[in-house]
Amino acid sequence: MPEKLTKKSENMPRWYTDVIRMAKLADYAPVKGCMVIMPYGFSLWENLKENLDRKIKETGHKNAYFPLLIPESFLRKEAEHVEGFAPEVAWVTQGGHDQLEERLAIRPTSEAMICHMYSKWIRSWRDLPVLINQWANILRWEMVTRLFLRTTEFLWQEGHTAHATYEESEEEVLRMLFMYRDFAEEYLAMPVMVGRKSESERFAGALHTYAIEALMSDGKALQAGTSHNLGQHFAKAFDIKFLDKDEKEKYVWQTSWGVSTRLIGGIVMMHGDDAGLILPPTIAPVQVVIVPIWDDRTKDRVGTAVNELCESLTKLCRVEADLRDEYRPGWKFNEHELRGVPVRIEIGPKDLDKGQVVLVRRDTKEKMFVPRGEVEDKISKVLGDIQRDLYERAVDFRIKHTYKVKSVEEMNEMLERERGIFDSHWCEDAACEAKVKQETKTTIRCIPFDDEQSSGPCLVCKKPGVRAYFARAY
RNA sequence: CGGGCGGUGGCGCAGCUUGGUUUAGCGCACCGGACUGGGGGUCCGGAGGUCGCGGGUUCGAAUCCCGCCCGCCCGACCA
Repeated sequence: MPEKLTKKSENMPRWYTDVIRMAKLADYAPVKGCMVIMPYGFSLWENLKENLDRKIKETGHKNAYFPLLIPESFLRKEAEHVEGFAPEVAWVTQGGHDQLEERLAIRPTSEAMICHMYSKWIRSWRDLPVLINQWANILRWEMVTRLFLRTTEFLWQEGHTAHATYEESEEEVLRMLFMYRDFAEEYLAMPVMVGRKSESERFAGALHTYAIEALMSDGKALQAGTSHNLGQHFAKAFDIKFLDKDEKEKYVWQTSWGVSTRLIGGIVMMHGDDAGLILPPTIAPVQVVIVPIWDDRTKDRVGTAVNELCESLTKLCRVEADLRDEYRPGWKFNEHELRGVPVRIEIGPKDLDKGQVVLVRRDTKEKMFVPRGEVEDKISKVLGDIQRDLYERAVDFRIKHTYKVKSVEEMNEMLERERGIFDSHWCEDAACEAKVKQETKTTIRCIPFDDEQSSGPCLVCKKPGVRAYFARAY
């Protein structure tokens, strides 16, 4: 564990791993690329999950659980899908002492297994739509790994739906995409760009892929969630057919969509500062921490006041009193800042005399003196303010770091001094996309939905193209 | 998977170049005690290490050689 936190402004990659370990979100496991999500990190994940799960259910989906192991033959059914995932699949080849007749893949995603089951379950138009989500762990054999952002095993949620028509499936794909956007913005205070992925970034086996993309504070983009229209590729490969109202047998139209523990990495990078994490109040494991300032003479008075306030606030928020006697107040301040607790309340003898508490915002470090009688009202307001301000600061940052460019040369010029999103146009030819990538190391993060600036000359070949956001990415 | 760097008490490091007076040190953390307590306190005492793992060279290896594992940074592939 590093002793002192590296400054975020000086060395972001180092800061990132330091802060995660020092804040006890996660630790390295003995197997390459694997991590232990520690109680504080897991609590953050649980809060995130609880809110997202509710939104998934509100849109009509039900949770289920499919197995971890997938027979090789299933994975092979959809040609592009196999090829896309081949380099990242881990295999079980032996059970007990015996070699298996057929290798079993540890799921890199569950399309194959779920499609197999859907082919058994779906017979009639009356069985549709099928709207299922699962929370699961996933294994992908990655070359380069980073805590939360890319680990060999990770946790996620994957929705898998089947519909009678393309129109319905497309409606579902977009519904979930915008649900992700709302979730990221409202709960994680994470503004995102929304759009379609280019052909080269499309999910293996999908018709097309949409994504939410967030700009991190080092100017690199992070794909934060994806929503795929699988078309009928998997339905044909797995023989998922239904008898429609017109008495004709048809293949279903499918979607899948997911977000993962990567979101935690995004929250860390997006909001944190030199002092450590800054967690959005909605999902922070601890929203308010109360630190007593006491000595032997004042311990009783202060302790009583702290406990009384803590109990009262429990009804309003996730609050903790830090009564540890072995640490001094200054030490605690630093620790809670490192861990990103949104609000700190200090209570000492001087405050008791004045009938107040000291309240400090983590994001701005603003210190407020609040009469004891007004603390309850103030807390709710301040937590809301922090949530809103984090979001607004991130939006401002994104606006300041979005650059309109008309050519690769112009982009490279900007890249010499700035990182961010390059707002340009692209003719949708893969050759031009590859050229941009080669010369700038940026990729198309997404093609936003139609707007007034949606067409213009391609930044490479100058032929008419669609609007596209480019950035270097995680 | 290439290129670079690293792995020595829990953490961060020194020692390695030039193998042996080093009984493997230092800082922080940890344990006991005292004084303390509004931004990472002070003093006293204490415990803790098969030097990443496995081979090899040697009278002798933390130190030299080979292989492997893990991490970090930079590139090609990906949530």
